[in-house]
Amino acid sequence: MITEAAKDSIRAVIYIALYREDREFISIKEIAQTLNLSFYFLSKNLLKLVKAGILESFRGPKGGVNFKKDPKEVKLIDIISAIDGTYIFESCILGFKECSETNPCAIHNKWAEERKRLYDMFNISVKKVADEIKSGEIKNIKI
Amino acid sequence: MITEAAKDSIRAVIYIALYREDREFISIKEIAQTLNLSFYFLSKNLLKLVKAGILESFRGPKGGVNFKKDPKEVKLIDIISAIDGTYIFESCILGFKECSETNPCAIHNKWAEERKRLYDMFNISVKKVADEIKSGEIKNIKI
DNA sequence: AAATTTTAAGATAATTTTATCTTAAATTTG
DNA sequence: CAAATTTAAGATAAAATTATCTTAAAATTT
Repeated sequence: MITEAAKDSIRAVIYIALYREDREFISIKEIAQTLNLSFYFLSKNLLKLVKAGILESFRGPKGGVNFKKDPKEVKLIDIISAIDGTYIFESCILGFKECSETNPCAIHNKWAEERKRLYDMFNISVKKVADEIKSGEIKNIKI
Repeated sequence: MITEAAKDSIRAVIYIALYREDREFISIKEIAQTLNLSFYFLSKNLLKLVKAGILESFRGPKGGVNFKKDPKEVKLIDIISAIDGTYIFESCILGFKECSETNPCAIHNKWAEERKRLYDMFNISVKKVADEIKSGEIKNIKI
Protein backbone atom coordinates (compact mmCIF):
# COMPACT_ATOMS: atom_id res chain seq x y z
CA MET A 1 0.00 0.00 0.00
CA ILE A 2 2.36 2.65 1.25
CA THR A 3 6.12 2.28 1.69
CA GLU A 4 7.94 1.67 4.97
CA ALA A 5 9.34 5.14 4.51
CA ALA A 6 5.83 6.61 4.53
CA LYS A 7 4.75 4.48 7.50
CA ASP A 8 7.72 5.62 9.57
CA SER A 9 7.15 9.23 8.58
CA ILE A 10 3.48 9.17 9.56
CA ARG A 11 4.37 7.75 12.96
CA ALA A 12 7.04 10.41 13.34
CA VAL A 13 4.75 13.37 12.62
CA ILE A 14 2.12 11.97 14.97
CA TYR A 15 4.84 11.68 17.61
CA ILE A 16 5.91 15.27 17.07
CA ALA A 17 2.35 16.52 17.30
CA LEU A 18 1.82 14.56 20.51
CA TYR A 19 5.04 15.29 22.35
CA ARG A 20 6.52 18.56 21.14
CA GLU A 21 4.58 20.63 23.66
CA ASP A 22 6.36 23.99 23.77
CA ARG A 23 9.75 22.76 22.56
CA GLU A 24 11.22 24.50 19.53
CA PHE A 25 12.69 21.41 17.90
CA ILE A 26 12.46 17.67 18.49
CA SER A 27 15.59 15.73 17.64
CA ILE A 28 15.29 12.94 15.11
CA LYS A 29 17.31 10.79 17.47
CA GLU A 30 14.62 11.13 20.12
CA ILE A 31 11.90 10.25 17.63
CA ALA A 32 13.76 7.26 16.23
CA GLN A 33 14.61 5.92 19.67
CA THR A 34 11.12 6.33 21.06
CA LEU A 35 9.41 4.84 18.02
CA ASN A 36 12.07 2.15 17.60
CA LEU A 37 12.93 3.24 14.09
CA SER A 38 16.24 3.44 12.26
CA PHE A 39 17.71 6.87 12.87
CA TYR A 40 19.39 6.79 9.46
CA PHE A 41 16.29 5.87 7.53
CA LEU A 42 14.08 8.26 9.45
CA SER A 43 16.52 11.15 8.94
CA LYS A 44 16.42 10.65 5.22
CA ASN A 45 12.66 10.49 5.12
CA LEU A 46 11.98 13.45 7.38
CA LEU A 47 14.34 15.47 5.23
CA LYS A 48 11.86 14.95 2.41
CA LEU A 49 9.13 16.43 4.60
CA VAL A 50 11.41 19.39 5.29
CA LYS A 51 11.94 19.86 1.57
CA ALA A 52 8.21 19.58 1.01
CA GLY A 53 7.68 22.48 3.43
CA ILE A 54 5.79 20.36 5.95
CA LEU A 55 8.50 20.34 8.61
CA GLU A 56 11.33 22.73 9.37
CA SER A 57 14.67 21.75 10.80
CA PHE A 58 17.48 23.25 12.79
CA ARG A 59 21.04 22.04 13.31
CA GLY A 60 23.22 21.76 16.35
CA PRO A 61 22.43 20.94 19.97
CA LYS A 62 18.83 21.99 20.58
CA GLY A 63 18.36 21.19 16.90
CA GLY A 64 15.79 18.86 15.43
CA VAL A 65 12.59 19.12 13.45
CA ASN A 66 9.17 20.57 14.04
CA PHE A 67 6.11 21.47 12.03
CA LYS A 68 6.49 24.36 9.64
CA LYS A 69 2.83 24.10 8.65
CA ASP A 70 0.21 23.96 11.34
CA PRO A 71 -0.50 20.28 12.05
CA LYS A 72 -4.15 21.18 11.61
CA GLU A 73 -3.31 21.78 7.94
CA VAL A 74 -1.08 18.74 7.45
CA LYS A 75 -2.97 15.65 6.33
CA LEU A 76 -1.60 12.12 6.37
CA ILE A 77 -2.07 12.14 2.61
CA ASP A 78 0.42 15.03 2.45
CA ILE A 79 3.02 12.90 4.21
CA ILE A 80 2.39 9.99 1.86
CA SER A 81 2.49 12.26 -1.17
CA ALA A 82 5.78 13.82 -0.10
CA ILE A 83 7.38 10.42 0.50
CA ASP A 84 5.76 8.03 -2.00
CA GLY A 85 4.04 10.34 -4.45
CA THR A 86 0.34 10.21 -5.30
CA TYR A 87 0.65 7.44 -7.86
CA ILE A 88 -1.09 4.80 -5.75
CA PHE A 89 -4.24 6.91 -5.50
CA GLU A 90 -4.35 7.59 -9.21
CA SER A 91 -3.09 4.43 -10.85
CA CYS A 92 -4.82 1.47 -12.41
CA ILE A 93 -5.02 -1.59 -10.17
CA LEU A 94 -4.15 -3.87 -13.11
CA GLY A 95 -1.22 -1.74 -14.18
CA PHE A 96 -2.53 -0.04 -17.32
CA LYS A 97 -0.91 3.30 -17.98
CA GLU A 98 -4.19 4.78 -19.07
CA CYS A 99 -7.32 3.53 -17.37
CA SER A 100 -10.43 5.61 -16.96
CA GLU A 101 -14.19 5.56 -17.07
CA THR A 102 -14.07 5.95 -20.84
CA ASN A 103 -11.49 3.20 -21.38
CA PRO A 104 -11.49 1.10 -18.24
CA CYS A 105 -9.80 -2.13 -17.18
CA ALA A 106 -11.93 -5.03 -16.01
CA ILE A 107 -12.19 -3.76 -12.42
CA HIS A 108 -11.71 -0.04 -12.89
CA ASN A 109 -15.02 0.96 -11.31
CA LYS A 110 -14.52 -1.09 -8.19
CA TRP A 111 -10.97 0.13 -7.68
CA ALA A 112 -11.84 3.74 -8.47
CA GLU A 113 -14.28 3.67 -5.57
CA GLU A 114 -11.86 2.02 -3.16
CA ARG A 115 -8.90 4.23 -3.95
CA LYS A 116 -11.10 7.25 -3.41
CA ARG A 117 -12.02 5.86 0.00
CA LEU A 118 -8.35 5.22 0.77
CA TYR A 119 -7.55 8.78 -0.18
CA ASP A 120 -10.33 10.00 2.11
CA MET A 121 -9.05 7.79 4.89
CA PHE A 122 -5.65 9.51 4.70
CA ASN A 123 -7.23 12.92 4.21
CA ILE A 124 -7.23 13.47 7.95
CA SER A 125 -5.02 16.01 9.68
CA VAL A 126 -2.16 15.09 11.95
CA LYS A 127 -3.77 17.26 14.60
CA LYS A 128 -7.00 15.30 14.43
CA VAL A 129 -5.18 11.98 14.78
CA ALA A 130 -3.16 13.34 17.70
CA ASP A 131 -6.29 14.70 19.37
CA GLU A 132 -8.02 11.34 19.03
CA ILE A 133 -5.09 9.74 20.77
CA LYS A 134 -4.98 12.35 23.52
CA SER A 135 -8.73 12.10 24.09
CA GLY A 136 -8.31 8.55 25.33
CA GLU A 137 -11.31 7.35 23.29
CA ILE A 138 -9.23 4.50 21.99
CA LYS A 139 -7.88 2.13 24.61
CA ASN A 140 -4.35 0.75 24.58
CA ILE A 141 -3.28 2.71 21.53
CA LYS A 142 0.31 2.52 20.31
CA ILE A 143 2.24 5.32 18.66
CA MET B 1 -1.14 -2.25 -3.39
CA ILE B 2 -0.51 -5.46 -5.25
CA THR B 3 2.69 -6.37 -7.11
CA GLU B 4 3.20 -6.19 -10.88
CA ALA B 5 3.40 -9.97 -10.74
CA ALA B 6 -0.12 -10.14 -9.31
CA LYS B 7 -1.46 -7.59 -11.78
CA ASP B 8 -0.10 -9.52 -14.75
CA SER B 9 -1.44 -12.77 -13.35
CA ILE B 10 -4.94 -11.40 -12.85
CA ARG B 11 -5.00 -10.14 -16.42
CA ALA B 12 -3.76 -13.54 -17.60
CA VAL B 13 -6.45 -15.57 -15.86
CA ILE B 14 -9.13 -13.20 -17.10
CA TYR B 15 -7.73 -13.66 -20.59
CA ILE B 16 -7.80 -17.44 -20.24
CA ALA B 17 -11.39 -17.37 -18.99
CA LEU B 18 -12.40 -15.15 -21.88
CA TYR B 19 -10.60 -16.81 -24.76
CA ARG B 20 -9.97 -20.45 -23.98
CA GLU B 21 -13.31 -21.57 -25.41
CA ASP B 22 -12.98 -25.32 -25.92
CA ARG B 23 -9.19 -25.41 -26.18
CA GLU B 24 -7.35 -27.75 -23.82
CA PHE B 25 -4.40 -25.45 -23.13
CA ILE B 26 -3.55 -21.85 -23.87
CA SER B 27 0.12 -21.15 -24.42
CA ILE B 28 1.78 -18.59 -22.18
CA LYS B 29 3.34 -17.13 -25.30
CA GLU B 30 -0.11 -16.33 -26.69
CA ILE B 31 -1.18 -14.75 -23.41
CA ALA B 32 1.98 -12.68 -23.07
CA GLN B 33 1.84 -11.49 -26.66
CA THR B 34 -1.83 -10.59 -26.56
CA LEU B 35 -1.61 -8.80 -23.23
CA ASN B 36 1.74 -7.22 -24.04
CA LEU B 37 3.47 -8.77 -21.07
CA SER B 38 6.94 -10.22 -20.65
CA PHE B 39 6.80 -13.90 -21.52
CA TYR B 40 9.56 -14.62 -19.04
CA PHE B 41 7.98 -12.83 -16.13
CA LEU B 42 4.52 -14.18 -16.87
CA SER B 43 5.82 -17.76 -17.12
CA LYS B 44 7.34 -17.51 -13.70
CA ASN B 45 4.21 -16.08 -12.17
CA LEU B 46 1.74 -18.46 -13.78
CA LEU B 47 3.91 -21.31 -12.55
CA LYS B 48 3.03 -20.16 -9.04
CA LEU B 49 -0.64 -20.48 -9.90
CA VAL B 50 0.03 -23.98 -11.20
CA LYS B 51 1.75 -24.86 -7.94
CA ALA B 52 -1.14 -23.36 -6.01
CA GLY B 53 -3.50 -25.72 -7.83
CA ILE B 54 -5.37 -22.93 -9.58
CA LEU B 55 -4.06 -23.65 -13.06
CA GLU B 56 -2.75 -26.80 -14.68
CA SER B 57 -0.09 -26.94 -17.33
CA PHE B 58 1.07 -29.17 -20.13
CA ARG B 59 4.34 -29.20 -22.07
CA GLY B 60 5.12 -29.51 -25.73
CA PRO B 61 3.34 -28.23 -28.82
CA LYS B 62 -0.35 -27.96 -27.89
CA GLY B 63 0.93 -27.29 -24.41
CA GLY B 64 0.10 -24.31 -22.24
CA VAL B 65 -1.99 -23.59 -19.17
CA ASN B 66 -5.65 -23.74 -18.29
CA PHE B 67 -7.82 -23.67 -15.21
CA LYS B 68 -7.56 -26.66 -12.93
CA LYS B 69 -10.23 -25.24 -10.64
CA ASP B 70 -13.48 -24.04 -12.14
CA PRO B 71 -13.10 -20.28 -12.79
CA LYS B 72 -16.37 -19.92 -10.92
CA GLU B 73 -14.44 -21.02 -7.82
CA VAL B 74 -11.29 -18.97 -8.46
CA LYS B 75 -11.42 -15.50 -6.91
CA LEU B 76 -9.08 -12.66 -7.76
CA ILE B 77 -8.05 -12.77 -4.11
CA ASP B 78 -6.82 -16.34 -4.68
CA ILE B 79 -4.55 -15.11 -7.46
CA ILE B 80 -3.20 -12.32 -5.28
CA SER B 81 -2.72 -14.70 -2.35
CA ALA B 82 -0.83 -17.21 -4.50
CA ILE B 83 1.46 -14.53 -5.91
CA ASP B 84 1.84 -11.90 -3.18
CA GLY B 85 0.53 -13.65 -0.10
CA THR B 86 -2.27 -12.34 2.11
CA TYR B 87 -0.06 -10.04 4.16
CA ILE B 88 -1.48 -6.82 2.70
CA PHE B 89 -5.00 -7.71 3.82
CA GLU B 90 -3.89 -8.57 7.33
CA SER B 91 -1.12 -6.15 8.12
CA CYS B 92 -0.98 -2.88 9.99
CA ILE B 93 -0.97 0.21 7.80
CA LEU B 94 1.68 1.82 10.03
CA GLY B 95 3.90 -1.26 10.02
CA PHE B 96 3.39 -2.61 13.54
CA LYS B 97 3.89 -6.36 13.76
CA GLU B 98 0.99 -6.69 16.12
CA CYS B 99 -1.94 -4.34 15.66
CA SER B 100 -5.46 -5.20 16.63
CA GLU B 101 -8.63 -3.87 18.18
CA THR B 102 -7.21 -4.56 21.64
CA ASN B 103 -3.85 -2.89 20.92
CA PRO B 104 -4.34 -0.70 17.89
CA CYS B 105 -2.20 1.81 16.06
CA ALA B 106 -3.49 5.35 15.59
CA ILE B 107 -5.52 4.53 12.47
CA HIS B 108 -6.19 0.83 12.98
CA ASN B 109 -9.96 1.13 12.87
CA LYS B 110 -10.04 3.10 9.67
CA TRP B 111 -7.61 0.79 7.91
CA ALA B 112 -9.29 -2.36 9.22
CA GLU B 113 -12.47 -1.25 7.49
CA GLU B 114 -10.76 -0.36 4.23
CA ARG B 115 -8.67 -3.50 3.97
CA LYS B 116 -11.81 -5.54 4.55
CA ARG B 117 -13.42 -3.68 1.65
CA LEU B 118 -10.36 -4.26 -0.51
CA TYR B 119 -10.52 -7.95 0.31
CA ASP B 120 -14.19 -7.98 -0.63
CA MET B 121 -13.43 -6.16 -3.84
CA PHE B 122 -11.03 -8.93 -4.85
CA ASN B 123 -13.34 -11.64 -3.54
CA ILE B 124 -14.97 -11.89 -6.94
CA SER B 125 -14.63 -14.90 -9.20
CA VAL B 126 -12.72 -14.87 -12.44
CA LYS B 127 -15.87 -16.17 -14.13
CA LYS B 128 -17.88 -13.23 -12.87
CA VAL B 129 -15.33 -10.73 -14.13
CA ALA B 130 -15.19 -12.50 -17.49
CA ASP B 131 -18.99 -12.59 -17.72
CA GLU B 132 -19.19 -8.87 -16.99
CA ILE B 133 -16.79 -8.25 -19.83
CA LYS B 134 -18.66 -10.54 -22.23
CA SER B 135 -22.00 -8.98 -21.32
CA GLY B 136 -20.90 -5.71 -22.88
CA GLU B 137 -22.28 -3.69 -19.95
CA ILE B 138 -19.02 -1.84 -19.74
CA LYS B 139 -18.06 0.12 -22.85
CA ASN B 140 -14.56 0.21 -24.26
CA ILE B 141 -13.12 -2.20 -21.75
CA LYS B 142 -9.50 -3.32 -21.99
CA ILE B 143 -8.17 -6.72 -20.99
C1' DA C 1 38.45 28.82 20.08
C1' DA C 2 37.75 23.86 20.63
C1' DA C 3 34.73 20.22 21.40
C1' DT C 4 30.18 18.50 21.01
C1' DT C 5 25.68 17.94 19.00
C1' DT C 6 22.56 17.76 15.38
C1' DT C 7 20.82 17.98 10.53
C1' DA C 8 22.44 17.75 5.30
C1' DA C 9 24.11 15.29 1.65
C1' DG C 10 25.72 11.73 -0.62
C1' DA C 11 28.17 7.16 -0.86
C1' DT C 12 27.69 2.28 -0.19
C1' DA C 13 25.50 -2.01 0.73
C1' DA C 14 21.63 -5.27 1.52
C1' DT C 15 17.14 -6.79 0.23
C1' DT C 16 13.17 -7.27 -2.61
C1' DT C 17 10.98 -7.09 -6.92
C1' DT C 18 11.18 -7.22 -11.76
C1' DA C 19 13.29 -8.77 -15.98
C1' DT C 20 16.00 -11.84 -18.90
C1' DC C 21 18.37 -15.87 -20.21
C1' DT C 22 19.85 -20.75 -20.27
C1' DT C 23 19.31 -25.54 -19.84
C1' DA C 24 16.34 -29.48 -18.99
C1' DA C 25 12.22 -32.19 -19.47
C1' DA C 26 7.94 -33.41 -21.69
C1' DT C 27 5.23 -33.68 -25.75
C1' DT C 28 4.04 -33.41 -30.58
C1' DT C 29 5.16 -33.20 -35.47
C1' DG C 30 7.46 -34.66 -39.57
C1' DC D 1 13.77 -41.27 -34.37
C1' DA D 2 15.03 -36.35 -35.04
C1' DA D 3 13.46 -31.77 -34.86
C1' DA D 4 10.54 -28.45 -33.03
C1' DT D 5 7.57 -26.59 -29.39
C1' DT D 6 6.30 -25.59 -24.84
C1' DT D 7 6.56 -25.57 -19.70
C1' DA D 8 10.01 -26.26 -15.52
C1' DA D 9 13.70 -24.79 -12.96
C1' DG D 10 17.18 -22.19 -11.75
C1' DA D 11 20.92 -18.77 -12.82
C1' DT D 12 21.89 -13.99 -13.62
C1' DA D 13 21.10 -9.17 -13.95
C1' DA D 14 18.64 -4.71 -13.43
C1' DA D 15 15.89 -1.62 -10.75
C1' DA D 16 13.68 -0.01 -6.66
C1' DT D 17 13.46 0.15 -1.76
C1' DT D 18 15.46 -0.16 2.64
C1' DA D 19 19.42 0.20 5.63
C1' DT D 20 23.90 1.91 7.11
C1' DC D 21 27.80 4.77 7.15
C1' DT D 22 30.79 8.85 6.31
C1' DT D 23 31.80 13.55 5.82
C1' DA D 24 30.28 18.28 5.87
C1' DA D 25 27.87 22.21 7.71
C1' DA D 26 25.52 24.71 11.32
C1' DA D 27 24.73 25.70 15.98
C1' DT D 28 25.58 25.33 20.99
C1' DT D 29 28.35 24.43 25.00
C1' DT D 30 32.50 24.64 27.54
